[in-house]
Amino acid sequence: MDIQKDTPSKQRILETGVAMFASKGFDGTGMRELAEHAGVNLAMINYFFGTKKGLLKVILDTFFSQYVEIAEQEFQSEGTMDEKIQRFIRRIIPFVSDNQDYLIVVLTELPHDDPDIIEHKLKWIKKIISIVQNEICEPLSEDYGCTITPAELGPILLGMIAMRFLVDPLVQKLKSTGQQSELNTHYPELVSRIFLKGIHGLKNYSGGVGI
Amino acid sequence: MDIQKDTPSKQRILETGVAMFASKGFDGTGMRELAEHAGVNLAMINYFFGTKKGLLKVILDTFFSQYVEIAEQEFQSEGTMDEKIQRFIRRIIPFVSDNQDYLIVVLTELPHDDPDIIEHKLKWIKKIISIVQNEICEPLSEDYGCTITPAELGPILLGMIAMRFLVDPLVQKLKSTGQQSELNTHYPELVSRIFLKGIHGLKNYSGGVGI
DNA sequence: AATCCGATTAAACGATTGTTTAAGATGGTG
DNA sequence: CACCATCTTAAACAATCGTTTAATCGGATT
Repeated sequence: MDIQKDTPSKQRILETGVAMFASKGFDGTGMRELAEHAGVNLAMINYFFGTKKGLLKVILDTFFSQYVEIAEQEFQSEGTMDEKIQRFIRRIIPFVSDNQDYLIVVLTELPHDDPDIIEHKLKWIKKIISIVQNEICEPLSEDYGCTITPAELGPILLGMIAMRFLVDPLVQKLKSTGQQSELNTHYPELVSRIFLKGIHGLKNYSGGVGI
Repeated sequence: MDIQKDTPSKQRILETGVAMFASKGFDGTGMRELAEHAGVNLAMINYFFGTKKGLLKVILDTFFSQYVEIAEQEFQSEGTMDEKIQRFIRRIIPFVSDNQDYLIVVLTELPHDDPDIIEHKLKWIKKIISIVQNEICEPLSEDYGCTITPAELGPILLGMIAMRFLVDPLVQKLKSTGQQSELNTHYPELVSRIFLKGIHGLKNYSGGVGI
């Protein structure tokens, strides 16, 4: 049984907001338009979220908190660095895939410089960079003696994981059928193998399991 | 000597538009605000570009055409696949770095579904996917027998190259000094080594040359 | 039955949106 | 000088923006 914490209207506003912000952009989505699609009165958005930006903050926090929790769980688990990275990628890609609209909103709003929202974003970025530093950069430095900053390696890993879903709305329009090629097991393996061993580590790779 | 093809006003509108769209978003930037920053009259934007969307189309085409040209040049050159990939990354990262605002506008507008602009974006996406298919996926298939679609591998490579610059405006706010760590030679080597050989191929990596 | 509180509504607020219009400045060409 | 195309301007257009207000609804509590 699900815990029905929020009002149905509030949930519908949130869900519809994520969907519309992803496809039309935050500033490109009008509140009347959003209210109509969500089936609620215009004033309800301000009633529940105070401000249009308030709704955006909730969206950002919702996505980032889950993202960071998955990262912390998998990197604080047992095993070698490779195993941790592989487990993280195996969990984060299905999560990102299930929350594609959240990801699109987060990534498209990332570079914008609204002072109110920058603080929110910085809080999470710091945490993610810290994890990359401790769990990947430092082990890499000890083993291989190469110094890479987490501000370099973090976006590389994030880009491998996430860019597909940012491009996906366009790629979908290229394919006649709206299929998605069984992303659940195949794609995470591809990403983790390339990140760990490069495309030359793909020998005998067929989308199967194992590394 | 530079060829002064466009009116100074038109160029200022374009440059200011890219800068403001990157930091405030396309829909978040008002035309009066843009005209004021560019030091031109409001009506000049419509005079030169017809429409606000017309200005965006020029920005997208300007970036994509240069991006595709670099890709075609480097992948149609002599050498092994590894050498081509390395040369491409070595050229595309400085280009993206020099045109960071263009990249941010392109990436943040990618997922949005404005019908007028989708056609423009699809035209370029097709071409890029085609290059990845012919130059990376097919050689990889012949050598290693692994079948990877360019719609998978393309975004992975693009993400490794570009995500850094999408996150950069936030990362800059973390660093007290506005430095950028000599991106010219060091970062392209990092990206190409990870893409080809993974992070385990970084042994003895110190930001130097060679692979 | 009376009270109370969160949810919902219609209406209006002032401000700003992108675009168009018509007039005027500008500089080279006949 | 007159002409023309290009560039520039101020003003106005209707439409939409995000937000606020005050009134009302519905159900649970006292």
